[in-house]
Amino acid sequence: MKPRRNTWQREAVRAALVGAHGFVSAQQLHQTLRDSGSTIGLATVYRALASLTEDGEADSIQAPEGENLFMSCGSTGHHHHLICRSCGAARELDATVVEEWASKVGAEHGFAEIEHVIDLFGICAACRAKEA
Amino acid sequence: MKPRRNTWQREAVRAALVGAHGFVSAQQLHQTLRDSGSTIGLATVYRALASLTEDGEADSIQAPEGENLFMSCGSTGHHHHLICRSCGAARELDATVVEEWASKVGAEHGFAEIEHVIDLFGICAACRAKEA
DNA sequence: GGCTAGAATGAGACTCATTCTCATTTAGAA
DNA sequence: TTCTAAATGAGAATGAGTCTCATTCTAGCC
Repeated sequence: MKPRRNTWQREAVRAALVGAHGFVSAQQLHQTLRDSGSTIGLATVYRALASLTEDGEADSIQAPEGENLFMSCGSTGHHHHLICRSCGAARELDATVVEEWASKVGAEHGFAEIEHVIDLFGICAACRAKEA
Repeated sequence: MKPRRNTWQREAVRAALVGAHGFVSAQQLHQTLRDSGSTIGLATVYRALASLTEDGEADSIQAPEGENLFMSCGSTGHHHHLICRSCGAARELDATVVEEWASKVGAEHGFAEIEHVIDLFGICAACRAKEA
């Protein structure tokens, strides 16, 4: 882990990320912070998110639309998510089955350095209740 | 399937996609076409790829860098890929195991309209041989 | 507490994929 | 052939994300 200075900006991003409860985009996070009176710059939000992700304090995924989404994340190990398309809420998943499938399939086809992108998107119970 | 006119541009994109043997970006495809003397416009390449994808003649995935990649694809049903990070070559995968896992997990958490993004990336045997 | 090196920041310019606009062209039915 | 809506191409517009650089601020040192 690289040396990091503690700045209020970095702390603000961390706090906003925790407060978001689910996946949010860097842009959303920046807007939220500005709306609450912060003068933080967009580039700084990106920088803070990148370093938090690097340090394992945050997880990032690619939304189907191509945007990068971030979420504060306790469990440090590799894991996957089930994300609500509507509100961004996420559940961590135990994907042992799939991990095994991935490495087996990779090996079978003679591929090395297998990485996998596995994410589930849906509409959570709460959001469905809201819409009805 | 929407009505489509047959234009030489649409046909050119289809042909270039088939000729590519693997996943390619819209930009690459456009460049290839221009290089071979075509006057096709970039927007048209995007439009053609979008409609081919819609009609099930092509598959698209998001590269880890965020770019959209396309590949001509015979089998029409839903399926997944194992893609070579180096040359773009792809294998279609039978992902029954994972499909089942995805819907089971979704249901368990009370999520509806589950979609999943499952892609494997690696380095194929041919590319590893080349590098060595 | 003050000093200083260099890390972090903010504004805005920039990149790059993708989409949009709109005038022009063209496929295909009549 | 004629006609009309669909398709095209050029380039402007968009939007996420990165980069630059002058300025500010953290943290170790006195």
